[in-house]
Amino acid sequence: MAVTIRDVARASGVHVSTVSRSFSAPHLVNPETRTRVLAVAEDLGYRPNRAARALTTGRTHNLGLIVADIANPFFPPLIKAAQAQARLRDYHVFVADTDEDPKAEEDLIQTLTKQVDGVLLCSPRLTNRTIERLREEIPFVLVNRRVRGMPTVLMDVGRGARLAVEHLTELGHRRLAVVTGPSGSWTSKEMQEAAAAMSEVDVVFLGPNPPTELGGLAAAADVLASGATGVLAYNDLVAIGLIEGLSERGAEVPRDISVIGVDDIVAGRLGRPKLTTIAMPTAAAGRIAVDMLLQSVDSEGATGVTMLETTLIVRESTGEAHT
Amino acid sequence: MAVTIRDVARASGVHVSTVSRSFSAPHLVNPETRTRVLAVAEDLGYRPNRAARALTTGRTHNLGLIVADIANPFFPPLIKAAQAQARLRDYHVFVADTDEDPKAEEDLIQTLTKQVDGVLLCSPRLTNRTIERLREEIPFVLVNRRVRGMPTVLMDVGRGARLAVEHLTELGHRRLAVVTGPSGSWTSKEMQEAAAAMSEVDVVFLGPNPPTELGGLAAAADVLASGATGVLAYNDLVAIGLIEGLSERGAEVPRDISVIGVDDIVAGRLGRPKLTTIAMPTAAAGRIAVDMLLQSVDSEGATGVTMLETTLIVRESTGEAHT
DNA sequence: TCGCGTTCGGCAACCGGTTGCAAAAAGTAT
DNA sequence: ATACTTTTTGCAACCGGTTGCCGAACGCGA
Repeated sequence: MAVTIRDVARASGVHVSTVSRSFSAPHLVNPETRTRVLAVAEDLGYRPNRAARALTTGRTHNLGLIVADIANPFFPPLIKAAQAQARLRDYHVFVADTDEDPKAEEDLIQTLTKQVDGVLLCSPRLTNRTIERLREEIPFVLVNRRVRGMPTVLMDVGRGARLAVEHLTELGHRRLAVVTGPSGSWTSKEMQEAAAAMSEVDVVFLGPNPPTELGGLAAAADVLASGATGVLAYNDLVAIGLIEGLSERGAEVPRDISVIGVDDIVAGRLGRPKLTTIAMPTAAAGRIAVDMLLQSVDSEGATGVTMLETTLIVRESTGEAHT
Repeated sequence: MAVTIRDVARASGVHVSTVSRSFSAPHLVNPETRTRVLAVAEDLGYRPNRAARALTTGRTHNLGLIVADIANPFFPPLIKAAQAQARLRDYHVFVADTDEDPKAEEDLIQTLTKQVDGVLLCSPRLTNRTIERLREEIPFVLVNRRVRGMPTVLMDVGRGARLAVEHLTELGHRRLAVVTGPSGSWTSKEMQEAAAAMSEVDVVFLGPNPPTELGGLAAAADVLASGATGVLAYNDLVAIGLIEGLSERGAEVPRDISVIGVDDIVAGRLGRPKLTTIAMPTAAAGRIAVDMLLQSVDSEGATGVTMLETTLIVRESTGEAHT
C-alpha cells in the first residue's frame, strides 16, 4: 500500500540502490539521474520508512527529552525550542515526564534507550552514580545538572542568585530566606551555595520543597517564622504560591516581605504583584542541548559544558525593607 | 553489540522463530521451552528492537499527540494522562506543538504519519476538509473538535457555558460578553452557540483572540466598551489576562465586572482574585482518547464520540451585579 | 585507436525481527 | 500397531531501506 523505494526504482527505471543513494548520498549519483528519481519519488508520494532506515543504520533519528514535569511552565519553552531544533536536523523528539520521581526517571531512560539515539535529561533528580551508569547505554546531554565529564548545558543560577541577593541588600534587607527546591536539584544547590557565600547578610534555608505553587504555599509559615524580610524562591511557581500563602497570613508582598522567583514564567508577569525574577534562557538551552546531543551522537565522546547567562528582572514583588 | 534474537536463540538452543514466538505468540510455544527462552533472554539482557519489529509488522508502537501549544496549561494534564495510558499499552508518544499554526499542524501530521500508528489531534485548528483528507493517511482521534464520522473525545463546554451564563444571570448580570478564542476552535464556537441560545440576556461576542494572557489583556478595552458586566472568557489564561487588563483600566474584578474562565488551571486557583471557571476533565480526555485511538488502530474503522462532563467552579472572580 | 582513471549504477547481502508453511513430535482413537 | 490429530518447532521468505564491491560507461591523453 505505501509506496516504497522499489516502486520508485521501477517507475524511474533504475535500481533501488540508486534511489536510495539519490536521497542519502547525492554525490554518488549523476545529477540528472538524481533529479529524475526525485521527481518520480515526489510524484508517487514516496516517503522513506524510518523504521527500515533505523534497522540498517542503527540510527532511529529520534531523541528523548526527559523532564520532571511538563506542567511546570519552566519546561515548555525548552521543549518547544528543542523540538524545533531537532526537526531542523530531521530528528523527532519523545517528551517524557517523570512526575518528579527519580525511579520513574530511570525507568523511562531504560525504556527509551532502544528507541532513541540520545537523551536530553533536564533537571534530573537522579544521583550522579546512576547517571554515570546509564551513560554507558546511551548518549546524554544534561541540562541544569552538572556531572563530571558529561556534556552539559547550564544556566548560571549562581550568578542569578548573587544578583538577587545584592538587589535585596540594596533595598535594605538584612535577613533573607531561600526557599529551596527538591533535594536532587542541582539548581537548588547552586542557589543555596551562591546565597550562602554572600557574607553581608543572614541567610536561612527552608526546604526541600516541591517545585510548585503548593510548595510555596506551604512554605509561607516557615518564612514568616524565620523573620526574613527578603526571600529567594526556588522558582516562580514557588514564589507565586508563597506570595499567596503570605497573603493568607496577613503579610503583603512587597509591603512586608520581598520575594524573588526564578524562571520568568508568563504567569509571573501578569499576576499581582508582578514577580521580580531571575530569567532563565530556556529556549536557548533547549536549542543548544539538542545540537550538543546530536554532536555527541555521531562523534562519540564529545563533551563540553555550556554556561548560559541569567538576568535579574525587577518588577513589583520586591521593595524597600522597613526598619 | 546489542544482543539480538539470534543470540538468544543460539544460547538457548532453539530457532529464532521460537524465541520470537516466546515473546509475541506465547500460546504457540511449549510452556517449558518458553520459560527457558525467557530466562536466557533476561540473562543476556535482550531487548527487542522496535525498529525491526516495526518493519515487519507495520506497527511502530508510537503515537503522535498534536497540541496547539504545550505552554498552555490546559494541555499538560492531558499530555501526561495520554503518555501514562500509552505506556500502559506499550506505546510511546511523540508530542508536537503547532504554535497555533494550522499550516504547521498539517505539516506535522504529514511528517509524523510514517512514524506513528495513530495521531491524537487536540483542539485542531485545521478545516474539516483538511482533517477528512488527512484521515485517509492515518487513524485519528480528535479531542475538542467535532468532525462527522471521526472518533472523538469532547468536553461539554456547551453545558459549561450555559452553567456560566446562568450563574451570571443569577448574580444579576444582564449584559454579558464572550471573549472568544482562535477562529478554528471548536470549543470557542461551542461556547458562543450555547451562550447565544440563552434568551434571557444580552450577549456580545468579542474576538477572535489568541488563547493566551495577551489575548485577554488586549480584549480588556473592548470588554469595557461593550458595557458588559459579566464575561465568559475562552479560557483561564485569557481570563487572567483580561482581569489584569481591566485592572489597568481601573475596573476591578469582581467588584465592577465578573469574569469566568475555562479549564481550571492551577494558576487560576492561586492568583487574585481566584478564578471562577469551568473545569475540564483533561486527564480523562487524554486517557480515553488514547484508548479510542489504539482501538481504531487495530480495528480499522472504529468510530464513536465520547462526551465528558464539565463543571462550574465558583470562586472569587464573579460577584453580584450593581444596578 | 588504445589504455587508463573516474564516475555511475547494479548486485546482493544485511539489519533484526515476524509469520506462513511444513516437518517433526506427541497424543488419541481404533 | 496404525492412522489420524494436535501441538511444537524449524525453515525461509519477507518487511524497506543501506552499503561494500564490482563491472559498465564515459572522458581524456597519447
